[in-house]
Amino acid sequence: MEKSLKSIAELNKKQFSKRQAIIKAGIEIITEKGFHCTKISDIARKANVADGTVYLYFKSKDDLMIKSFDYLMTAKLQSMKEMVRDIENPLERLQKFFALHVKMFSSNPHIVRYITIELYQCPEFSKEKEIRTMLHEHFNYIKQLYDEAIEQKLIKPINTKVLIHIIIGHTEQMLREWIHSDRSFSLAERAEDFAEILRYGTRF
Amino acid sequence: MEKSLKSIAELNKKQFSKRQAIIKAGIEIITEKGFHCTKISDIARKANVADGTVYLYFKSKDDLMIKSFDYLMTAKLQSMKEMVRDIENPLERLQKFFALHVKMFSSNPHIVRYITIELYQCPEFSKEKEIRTMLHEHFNYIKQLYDEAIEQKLIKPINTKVLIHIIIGHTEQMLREWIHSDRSFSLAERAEDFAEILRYGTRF
Amino acid sequence: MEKSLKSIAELNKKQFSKRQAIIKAGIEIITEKGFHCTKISDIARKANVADGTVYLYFKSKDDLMIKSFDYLMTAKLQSMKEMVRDIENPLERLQKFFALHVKMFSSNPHIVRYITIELYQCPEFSKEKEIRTMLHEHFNYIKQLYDEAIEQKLIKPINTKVLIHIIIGHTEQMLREWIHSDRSFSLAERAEDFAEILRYGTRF
Amino acid sequence: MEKSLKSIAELNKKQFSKRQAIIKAGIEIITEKGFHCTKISDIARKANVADGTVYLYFKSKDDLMIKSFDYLMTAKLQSMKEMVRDIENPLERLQKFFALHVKMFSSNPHIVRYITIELYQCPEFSKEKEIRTMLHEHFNYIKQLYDEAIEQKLIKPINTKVLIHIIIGHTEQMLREWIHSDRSFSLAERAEDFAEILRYGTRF
DNA sequence: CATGAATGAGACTTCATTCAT
DNA sequence: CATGAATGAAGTCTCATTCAT
Repeated sequence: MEKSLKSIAELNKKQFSKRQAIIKAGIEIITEKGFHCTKISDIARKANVADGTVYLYFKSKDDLMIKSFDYLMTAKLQSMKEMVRDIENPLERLQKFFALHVKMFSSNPHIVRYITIELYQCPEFSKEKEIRTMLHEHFNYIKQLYDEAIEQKLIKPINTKVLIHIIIGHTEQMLREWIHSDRSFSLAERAEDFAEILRYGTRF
Repeated sequence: MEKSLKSIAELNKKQFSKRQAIIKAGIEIITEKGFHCTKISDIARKANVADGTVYLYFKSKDDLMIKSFDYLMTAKLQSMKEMVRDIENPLERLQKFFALHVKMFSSNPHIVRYITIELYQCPEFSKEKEIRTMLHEHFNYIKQLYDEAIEQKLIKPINTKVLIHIIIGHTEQMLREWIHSDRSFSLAERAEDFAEILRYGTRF
Repeated sequence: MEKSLKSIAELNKKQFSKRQAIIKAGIEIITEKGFHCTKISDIARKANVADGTVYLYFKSKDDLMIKSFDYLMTAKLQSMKEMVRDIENPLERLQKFFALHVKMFSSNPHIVRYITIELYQCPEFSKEKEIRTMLHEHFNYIKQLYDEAIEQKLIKPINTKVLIHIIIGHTEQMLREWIHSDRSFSLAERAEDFAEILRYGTRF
Repeated sequence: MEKSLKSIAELNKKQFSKRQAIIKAGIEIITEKGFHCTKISDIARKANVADGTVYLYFKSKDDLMIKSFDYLMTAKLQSMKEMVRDIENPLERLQKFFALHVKMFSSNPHIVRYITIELYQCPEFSKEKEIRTMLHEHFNYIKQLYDEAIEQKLIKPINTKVLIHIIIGHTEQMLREWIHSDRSFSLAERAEDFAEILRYGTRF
């Protein structure tokens, strides 16, 4: 009995780790070579599984893409939200949230390319309501923080969509150069310069 | 003699229009379906030519992509630079230059997807020095304007790399959303909001 | 354990036989229709595999050609050399070697066309040093036997290159006619007539 | 009237020279690159005509191949036969005939590759009775000379088929090596060595 | 006759997906 | 569950041939 339970646990763990290995391998290679230039066999090899195994966990390449995104984002976004939940002042909350983003993107540079480019290469993605919604909600959360700050007159009344685009966009560009230049500069420093411009640009 | 001249003219016109038809069809379909999901036969059909004809005008699918981009951009960028050449004040020049960008992007929405996504799907692109250079030079031109403005103490001494990343990044994000949302908002308005943040963020 | 071993054996056998089936089909059709007129799908159909399967075993059509040649020749040439190794008298060794050639060519009439024509149709062939070397070495071996015989004054001092060309050339012509005439005559008989002419033509 | 005649003459000359230019260009390029790697447009360019023009003079690429062969051979073979017609002794006639062959091949190295390889790449060739017949007749002529020599007891009674195969075969091999080695040896010398072996091999 | 732009059939090759083991 | 050999649909590109000028 005990043995059987243990086996199941191990099995689950194995399954879990195999699924996860595939997702991680997928993210890494797709980010590097692009969705269409990434072959299932590349992913399988990197994940140390057989090609066919990929199809035990995912319906298709598209499905893997979408599930990978989910894996990348959902937990992280959620935890970030929770980490700033108790900060009262919306501007401070924003600043913290913002710092968490920089940290997350820095330690997961893949995400940016995933969100901004690769996801759109996956034919199934556009039909996949869930993910579009998830992204939308996340951006909306930042927007809400800004809206709140505006309401409390902590910053000027500004189109918060613009703010979102500035933040995401700058982050992407910065990371892209960072990667291409082999991490030749300090992300934190740049982020600080950026934050200052934004602070001045949005205060009364 | 007259006939001969006419023939040549007609011939050129025909050739020109066929090449152009292929480029236009290519841009349209690639913009809609993405580089990898666009088949040469799709383009050929839309351009009303045989598949093989595409290869009379372009070495490969990649080549068509790159040439299309050139067709979209080169002349436009050049003419924009010339239009602001005579504005003395670098900040004003910058402002005008930005406005021109917004106008251009608004009337050539295809360009956006090309720059921000599709170009990066084309395997040959990364090897194609010319285009990368063209884009790089263009961004550098903006950087120079800022450097000049800093020198003339019109704005704060700011890491202009950060500025470039903000501008490029925001533009890309804005345009991407614009495309994805089926042009549901005014680029000019957004650009104005953006410019204001930047103005405040960089002034003394 | 036993089962596992058996499985591996079966797997190898299957793989082996599939690869071999493709090579055999390739040789047969290429020999019949020529390298350029032979389509991969022809070969695949004859080998009872899908078109794509060919590419699991060979990098390209060129590669199949070169590997086929290797399959046809390497082992055979080696074993023939070994079979005559212990014959002291070079003329006798030559005679035996010679007889082995006739036998080999007779039972593998494809080889001749491969060596003399098809190989030169394969664009990759000229780059493939190994094979050119192998052929060269083989011809050189015959040449050496003759040189030895000449040195021992068993035959007249004759340009051994000429001898090689006579042997190879006659064999090819004979086999060509043999094939075209549906094997209407005895190879052994012809070979004997040929050997006699050669014997008389080269003795003191 | 005179003018008209002249025009027609010129026209004919032009036509003639154009057809001939195409044939010559074809032979040159096919010999160099092989039948299948030679494109009609290559030939047209070298012949200074438009692609379409080739089809005014030849039904197809195959047809050009066959007609080229005809152009290369017919006249030459005929004239060679005539040059030995008056030699009474069949063995001497044979010797002279051989010498003429060597001379012809030496001054028309393209012919060799044409006869031995390229012709067999042309799908239409095998159906083309004429040419096969021509070659066959030519070889038969040699066979007749030998038969005559045997009848006159100038040489041993030997299977003349074997002789033909030796001659054709050796010639082909020799020429093939000659071509592949960039004509690095003297054909006449080799031919002399060959003739001696044959002489000794066939005499009483 | 001459042109050469246009055609389109068909080749090679790739790779997501399946399925027998 | 896992494997990976096999599949075959589909895409890019070539080039002999045609035909309007």
